[in-house]
Amino acid sequence: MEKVLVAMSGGVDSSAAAILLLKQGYEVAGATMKLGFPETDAAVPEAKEICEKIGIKHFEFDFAGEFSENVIKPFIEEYRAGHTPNPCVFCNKYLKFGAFLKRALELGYEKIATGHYAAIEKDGGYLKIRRTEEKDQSYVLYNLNQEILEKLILPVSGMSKTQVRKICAGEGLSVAEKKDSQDICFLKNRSYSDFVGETAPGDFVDKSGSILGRHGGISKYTIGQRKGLFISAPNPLYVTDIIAAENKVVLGEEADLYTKKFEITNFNFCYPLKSDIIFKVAVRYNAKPEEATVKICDTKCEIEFSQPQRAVTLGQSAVIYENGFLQGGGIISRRNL
RNA sequence: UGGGGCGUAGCCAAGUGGUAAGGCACCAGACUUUGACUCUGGCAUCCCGCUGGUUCAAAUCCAGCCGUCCCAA
Repeated sequence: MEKVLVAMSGGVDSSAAAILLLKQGYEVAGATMKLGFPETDAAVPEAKEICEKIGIKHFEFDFAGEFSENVIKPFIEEYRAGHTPNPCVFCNKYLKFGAFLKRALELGYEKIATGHYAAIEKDGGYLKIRRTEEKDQSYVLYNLNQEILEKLILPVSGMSKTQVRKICAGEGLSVAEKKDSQDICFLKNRSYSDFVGETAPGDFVDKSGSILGRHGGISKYTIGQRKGLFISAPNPLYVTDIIAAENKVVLGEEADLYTKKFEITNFNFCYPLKSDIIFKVAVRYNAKPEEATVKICDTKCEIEFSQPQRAVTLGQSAVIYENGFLQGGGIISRRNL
């Protein structure tokens, strides 16, 4: 009987994952990461209670230091640099599939499981993550590799949220009704500026450099943003660029948001990259993957869309799919090449 | 202090006698492990610079005033 440790967040998905594994006959235990914030650590007692109800052991891992170093710190630095980071990507890379996995193995577990919506399949000799139709979170999993995939189970793969809720309801868990989490976990009751701090106000300019108004600090904007600019114009204005060096935020029209070619760094491929084929690339969570070519150049990787895509944003992850499988991804580091 | 134009919600702006379009901004909700995008809804409490007049009825016509812009001196 394989021993599996489920990363429990106190939410519906990971709870259902644990229940499913139990039913499949695994020896299951749950563990929750303490990340050092009241908002995140509220999950610990919640997950513990769920584990008690379904009759499995529960561990508590104190990863506040790792979280602060690998998630919070880059989050702050990126925002202050005028980029838009996705902390979930780092949390998965360094915490769930880093520190958590390591600890699980140390405790004698052979595998770990999470409540991510994505499927693991064997294809062409490699373990691959396939996009799932109902709901898909493969976007945040691009930093996985073969070694990790061998030790990972994603039990809710291919299910709908409704099905997952029913599984929890079937065990009489009140978490079945719990609302989906939305914001970044550590920001539940706080504002961005509590973490990032205030960045200096500066000018909103148009693409020719004319001043359109004042912005409240570059950390408050992301490419493609329309809301919160407080500027009235004949047509909606969007943030088209953030020039950190000049503390300027460039505004333009919808049509100015499209980018064809960009560059990623810190990339990872879950399995070896095939060459000279057309991939599909998503540049934001929930963005539809679109046709593109991918070319590795040393420590960087150039991605060129067949058709320009909206709001390619520094700091966000570009995630590459090959034939429905998650090939890999990286952090967008240059745009409008 | 001669001539002309304009004054409609935070901004822009339709509407020239029949009882206030639209866009932007903003707000709310939906969606969403990124305060983004998107979608849906709301948004001038008899109100159209002010005051008075004409009319069954005016933001729309008339008069005066105030404000503002342009031209000429």
